[in-house]
Parts: sequence; C-alpha cells; structure tokens
Amino acid sequence: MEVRTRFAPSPTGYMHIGNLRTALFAFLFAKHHGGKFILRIEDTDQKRYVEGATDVIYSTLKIAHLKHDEGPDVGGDYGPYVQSERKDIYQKYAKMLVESGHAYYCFCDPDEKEDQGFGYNRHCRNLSKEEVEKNLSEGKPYVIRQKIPLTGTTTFHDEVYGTITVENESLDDQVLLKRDGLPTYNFANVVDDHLMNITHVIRGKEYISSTPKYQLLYEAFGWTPPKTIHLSTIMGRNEDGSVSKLSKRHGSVSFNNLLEEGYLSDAIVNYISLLGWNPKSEQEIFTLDELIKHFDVDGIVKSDAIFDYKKLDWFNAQYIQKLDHETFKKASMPYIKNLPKPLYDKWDFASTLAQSRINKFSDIEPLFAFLGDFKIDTSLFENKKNKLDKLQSRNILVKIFPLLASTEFEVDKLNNLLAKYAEQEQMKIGKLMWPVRIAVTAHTVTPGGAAEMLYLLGKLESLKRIGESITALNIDLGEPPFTPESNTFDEDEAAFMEYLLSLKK
RNA sequence: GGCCUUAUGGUCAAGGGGUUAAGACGCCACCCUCUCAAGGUGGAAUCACGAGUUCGAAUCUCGUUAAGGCUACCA
Repeated sequence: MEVRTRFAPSPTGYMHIGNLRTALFAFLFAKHHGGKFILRIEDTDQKRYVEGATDVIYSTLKIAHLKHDEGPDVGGDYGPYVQSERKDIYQKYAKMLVESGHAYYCFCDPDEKEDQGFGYNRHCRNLSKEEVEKNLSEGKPYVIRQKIPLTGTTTFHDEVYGTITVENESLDDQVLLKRDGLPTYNFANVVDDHLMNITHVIRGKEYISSTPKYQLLYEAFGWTPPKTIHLSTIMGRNEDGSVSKLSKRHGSVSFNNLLEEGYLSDAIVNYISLLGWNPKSEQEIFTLDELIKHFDVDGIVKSDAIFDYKKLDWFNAQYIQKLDHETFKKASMPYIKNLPKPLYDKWDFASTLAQSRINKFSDIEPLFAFLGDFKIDTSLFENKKNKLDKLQSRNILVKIFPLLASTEFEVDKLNNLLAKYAEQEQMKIGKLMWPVRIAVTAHTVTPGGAAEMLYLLGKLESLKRIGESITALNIDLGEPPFTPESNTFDEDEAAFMEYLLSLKK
C-alpha cells in the first residue's frame, strides 16, 4: 500500500519551527517510502482567521523544498483540502455517528458545562428521542458530542511511543460538531485522515492524550485507523533556567524570523531534522535527498529537545561557507545597508572576509561596525603575546605613520610595506601588526588583518585614527598630543589640513 | 487534582545486562596564523534518586522525584 502522510497546519500567519519540523518528518517519511505528502489546511476555527496565512504555509513549504503532492493549491483526488470547504462531509459523518449510537445531540449552554474540573457533565447523553426531536424542531442550537463508553479501556499503538492504554472513564464526551456547524479539530482530523487515505499520521505528541478518543471514533465508524507517529516537543530554555515549549520569548521561532536573521533555509532544515531524530551514524550535514534516504522511525527520539541557537549557528556557518562567493555576495547585500558607505564600494573585497567569519548574515553588521564606530581604548595596546605595552605601541605607530602616509592604500602594498618595515627593524611581524590594527579599529577582533583594515578604512580615515590613537597613548604616557611633521602628506595637502583640525577637537 | 508521556555531559544524542559510556555543538588549552575566524590536536564535563532482579544494571521491574502534555463548541 502506498504510504500517504499529511501536514495539517492551522493557518495562524506564521510557521513555528516545531510545525516545520513536523512537516519535515511527515515529508521525509513519505518520501523515504516512495509515498505521497499531502497538505491539508485546518481552518475550522473561524475566530482564528488570519489574512494571508495560507500563503505563509505555501511559501514556507516551497522555500524549505518540502513539496506536497496534494493540497489546496496543487489539487489532488481527495479534495477539497481546506476543511472549511468540507463542512457538509463532517455533518454527514457526525449524524451517522448519532444514528449508530456513538454520538449524541447536546443542547447545553456552552458556558455551563463544567462538572468540577472534568469535562462535560453528560447532561444530554441520555435525552429521549422525543426530547431531541422536540429541541431540534424548535431550532434549538446544538452540538454533537462523542458518546464515550463509560467502562473498559482503549488501546492504541504508536510507532514511537509504543502501546498506550487508557481507562475510558478518563475520557470526556468531546464535541465533534460545534454550534456553528463546523467540526472540531478532533473530529475533522479523523474523518479527513480516513477519507484522504492517510496511512501514517505524524504529529506532535500533545495529541497522544487525544488519540484514544480518535481510536474510539475509528472503531465507531468501522474504519481501520492510520498508524501514528508522535513527535517529541521542541523546547526553549527560559531566563530562569526552566524549559517550556519553544515560543517567541525564546527568540526567533518562526521560519520567517530565522530567514530574516540570515539563516539559510537548508541549514535550518538540516538542524531541525536532527532535533528528535538521529541517523544512527556520525553524519550531521545532510542534503534533503540524503535525509529522505536515511530517515527512519527507529531513529525518532522520545524525549523533548531544547532548541539550541548555538548549534544552529554552527550548521548555518557550514552552509554559508559552502556557498559560492557570488551567491554569498548577493545574499549579503540586504545586510550591509546600515554600514558606512566605504563598505559598499569595497564589498567585493570585504565580503570575502565576511563569508568565512559569520554564522548568519545578521552578523555582518556588528562585524564591520568599527568602520563607523571608533572609540579608542588604550588598554588594548597592551598585548602579552606580542610583548607590547603602551609605550612600545606608541613608538611603533609614530614610526609607521609617515610611511603609511606616503604609500598607496592597496592591500598588497600595505602588507609589503609593513612586512618590510618589520624586517628592517628586526621585529616580529605580529608585534607591528597588532598596534596598527588596534589603532585603526579599536577592536581586538576584526574581520581581517591590519592591511585589510587599513584598506577598508581608506588612507585618510586610517591616518586620522592612527593619529588619534597616538594622541590618546601620549596622554596616558603623560606626553603632549601627537602632531605629525608638516611634510608627512606628500600628496594630499587638503586632507592633511583636515586632519590637523580634527586633532584639535 | 485526574490521566498520558519523558528522564545519558550545559545542548543535540549513541549505547537496550559485562563498553576506557561514541560522536557533534558549546566551553577550555595548545598548534597554525599579522589579529580573529577557519583548520588541526588535546582536555574538562553525563547515566535524576531509591529499592529490587542478577555473578554483574546506564540498560530489566517497581517506587520516588522532576519536567512536559492533555483535561476548549483551539488546533
């Protein structure tokens, strides 16, 4: 028999990462077995209607490459695939259940059905046929409830959690058909899964508690229930250390949020595939086709998994580094908007530095923030590894200043100049590079080496920053501000004047 | 409260009676490097607790505890 799985989201307007993982597993399972993956929209709650919400579902599935074989947008032999369009079907089946004695009309007021904390008090369960007819003919609003056996137990077998048995007396007479004539999720999913020939129901484990009631429904209809595969919940860690179902307070939890932050779709899919499933091998990086090939119910884990943004970062970095550079460059453009203009002009160069250094595209901005934001911290000039203190750093900078002032700011030339100078002074190159890089960036961590940073900043800005750094160091050392020789700039007198002016501030 | 489920390092997790209890992320150290990053090498860190079964328990059983879910005319 052909395997058929379904993804049955409620159109809420955004795709929670947990839902996407459910969709992914349903897709992988179906495709692994050469079967069909069906999309069904569960919109039986009119109050929850959100404009454009189904489009979010379509676009998510498309971007994630979880192509469905049947669904509202692509059609299929079991439509309609939108539950609000199947109203008549549910009514028909609900009434069949009433007739067979597995369900009953209930005319109770929706607000007063509580019976000390447990479900409905079953007031209408034993209404006489006459009373029901009378209420119906009077046009009294009603719901249809499932008639749960009062005694005995119900058992079902889940492919991952095993056999589960519950006492029927712990089950309530749940509503099947609501006052507005629409079915509840609990009823619709049973009818639809059967009518759509779903062979394996893959869903979150929050439905385990309801499954016995579904089981009873299948039995009442005389249908063979589909196999179930319940999935553990994806959790988030709260500030107080506790964990709860992953939600907005834990950070970005929708697929779109993550995309906006600069995570790659393939990386997200790869990461969540390993949340609650393990391939029984040491492979971690999987293409979608590889996932299809390796996916197996045996590897599904029963316990909940905490969503770890750090590990997602790692996956994303792996995928970013594999991108060909042109693709990376193009994809990164939206993320450099707020950075200073020089970066635009030199993005061909800078993007190369960025690609190997970021976890996600939104890391680009902080990485290059030093271009616009320069706040000297003289303590950074003290560096143990290079055996540098403020005095030495200052002396090096003073010597290198005129050299830089009279050279062309190209990466190769700068590197050559610096290397030559270090050699000439018999200085380890790191000892020279460190103060120069700190002087122009004021950061210990930068997207590249000293020469790259000089190039990105440009000559004027670089010299200005070095001058300011020397002055700051001089102040620390109890010496007067730095003033370069007037012949320092051999080519741009105006810039030199501007520089002098800026120092006076 | 009742019912259901789960429990291996900080996180994802393998292992299902005898193992030095894998691997990955993260963390730390070292190497490499002009700084980072990347890469390489190494390290710290785990069987929730208590009984039982057994020659032997992370592994089986029971209990406890903790966590999560359900208990809607939401899905």
